Amino acid sequence: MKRKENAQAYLVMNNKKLTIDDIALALGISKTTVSRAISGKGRISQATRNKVKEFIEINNYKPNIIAKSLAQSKTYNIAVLIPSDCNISELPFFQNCMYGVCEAAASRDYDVLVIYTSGNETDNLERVIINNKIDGVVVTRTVVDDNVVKLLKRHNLPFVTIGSTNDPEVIRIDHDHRSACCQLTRLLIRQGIQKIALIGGNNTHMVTLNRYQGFLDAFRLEKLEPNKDNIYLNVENTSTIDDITENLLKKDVECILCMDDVICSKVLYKLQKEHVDVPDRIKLASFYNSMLLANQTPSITTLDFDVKTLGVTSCNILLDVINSQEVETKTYLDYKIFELDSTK
Amino acid sequence: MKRKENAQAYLVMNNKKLTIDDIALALGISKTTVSRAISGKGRISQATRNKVKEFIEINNYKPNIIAKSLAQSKTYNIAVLIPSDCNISELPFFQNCMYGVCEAAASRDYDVLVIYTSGNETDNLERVIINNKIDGVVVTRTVVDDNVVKLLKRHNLPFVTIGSTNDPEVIRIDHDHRSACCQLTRLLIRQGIQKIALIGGNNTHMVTLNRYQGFLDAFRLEKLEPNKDNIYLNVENTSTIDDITENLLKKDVECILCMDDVICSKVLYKLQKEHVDVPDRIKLASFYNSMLLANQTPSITTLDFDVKTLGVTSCNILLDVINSQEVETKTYLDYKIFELDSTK
DNA sequence: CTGAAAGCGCTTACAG
DNA sequence: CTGAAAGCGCTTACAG
Repeated sequence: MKRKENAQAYLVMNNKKLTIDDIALALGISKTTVSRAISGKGRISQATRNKVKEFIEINNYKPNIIAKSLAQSKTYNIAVLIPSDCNISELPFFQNCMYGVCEAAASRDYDVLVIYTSGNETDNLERVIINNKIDGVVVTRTVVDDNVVKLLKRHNLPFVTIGSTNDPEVIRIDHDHRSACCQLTRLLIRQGIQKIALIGGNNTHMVTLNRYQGFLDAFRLEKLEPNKDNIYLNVENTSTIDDITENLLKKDVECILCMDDVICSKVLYKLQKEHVDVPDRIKLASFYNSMLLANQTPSITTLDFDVKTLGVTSCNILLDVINSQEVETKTYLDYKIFELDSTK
Repeated sequence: MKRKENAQAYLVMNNKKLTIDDIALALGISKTTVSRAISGKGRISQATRNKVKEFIEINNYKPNIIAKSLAQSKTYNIAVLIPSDCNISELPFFQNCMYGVCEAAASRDYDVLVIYTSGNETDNLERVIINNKIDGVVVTRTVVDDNVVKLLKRHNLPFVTIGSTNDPEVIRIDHDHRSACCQLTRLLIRQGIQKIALIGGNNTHMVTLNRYQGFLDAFRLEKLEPNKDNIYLNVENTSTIDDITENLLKKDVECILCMDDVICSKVLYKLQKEHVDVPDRIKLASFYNSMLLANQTPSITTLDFDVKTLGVTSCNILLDVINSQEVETKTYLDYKIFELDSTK
């Protein structure tokens, strides 16, 4: 009873933010003890712990993270890296990743710094590292021979990558794009579709290469040869896609596989413009589902990855690394195949 | 010469991060002086300042921002708020804003925390405020009767909004959507187009209301009455847009004005599907240009706003506020009108 | 122009 | 189980 009154009194006479010293003073104990009660580290009696917890509750005490940071050499911040050279179509992926990362971070009382990097431009990241503002990094895209990965290793900072790397030490979280694309391709082949074309994006991105490998795997496993002339990588703009689509129509390809929804929606747009019926005249499928193709007629066969969960998982694994827990080097998340009208 | 040798020697014998104490010791001066040389605050001789600067340069000293934060009660972080309920089509806007904010922040040695909020869910923001992790906030969307704005005022934290608010005290940076939409509408009216339909999004967003007002202004200034039956707000999904488009065709509307590119591209998609010619049969224009409509045939008449610059400007103004400089309460940025094939 | 000292609000050996 | 004290790496009155 007495205690509660003190607490209230304290609150009234002081309008600044409460510190650990204030609590110690009000409760007649040392600040060491208060600190222990809060952190749970070291021996402390249940009674005093409760006393402190109660006071904190009543007075709505919040520790100053900055002071904690300085004392512990931790920041309780992580960074999420967004490629500054990503095009508008890739945005939803990174946005969803980031959303997942932020959610997971918040629930563990970490905050998230956004940093834009591109292959050669890593200054922003380096500045933040040198300024000691982060405890770890989520890399949302990996490229071949990744500068960012090198930088992070050099600075010895915990990090995880979304997407594969050639470096086996790197902790990575991903969907198994290779096996997913292999599966989808096999599914089509087994329907009797053999003249399949492939259109993909930037081939310095690991994910593009993985999807491509999966495509090849499928043919190998089905003991077939893909027609290399119908494989187009590094396709980034609309007019190129239009040309490719026209060519593929002339060549009487049976199905166009697109590495992502943006390519797919552009192909679809072109086909509709030319009044080419999908799936009767030509079939169409996408290796990545971003909701861009939702509500489309015909409904498009596609692989579905839960990108937000990818972000959540990556963040959780990173925080485990930061807090010196054992983690798996490689984590693959589940995916789904939506077999819909466009390949029927 | 001697000094440089010491500097080098120092570097060799110590592999931990340099502190201000190390510099003071190495240079035989007090750390107060070192601090002053770095910050430029207080009197200090040019000679000692140079000495310190040189040492810092050679040894690549970087101050510990966390310690600085604690001493100054500053964090050198700002937050950028992203609506967690924004749909895929609004992403490019927020992403570009954020990109601009990050760029401006980095160039002034601030970092950017991403925080997702929605109208009622402001917990994430509150947590960060209470944890003292930010010096200010960029609000990237304002809604009617904004909870976020209230929260920020209550906590007395510097902030700016991108987009208007009803609160005249709030510092805001924006394009003048009202006048922009008014101009574009008048342009059409003066071409003799009078039966104009309007399709817009969420009408709790200030930007939607502003654009709508601009549309009305145009008619008022041209001494005409808009047909209220052809005005659709709160339109968010594809099938609704399809229905509306069909209706408008039946009603022989001359032009459809869309509040943003996503709506516009859906309308266009529907029109193409129905083989309705633009601009011969019906004209089409958009109030916002996100590159989504780039490379479209016909080219679409639209308003063009430089969103990244909006982010840069907002961040700079916020940082000015944080550093107690005078700023304008209201900043309007320029925009462009692209009058293209879709309204010819 | 320069320095000794206190302070920012925590944590953490060390001693009891 | 608890506390006094030093420390994290800066800044900033205050005194000279």
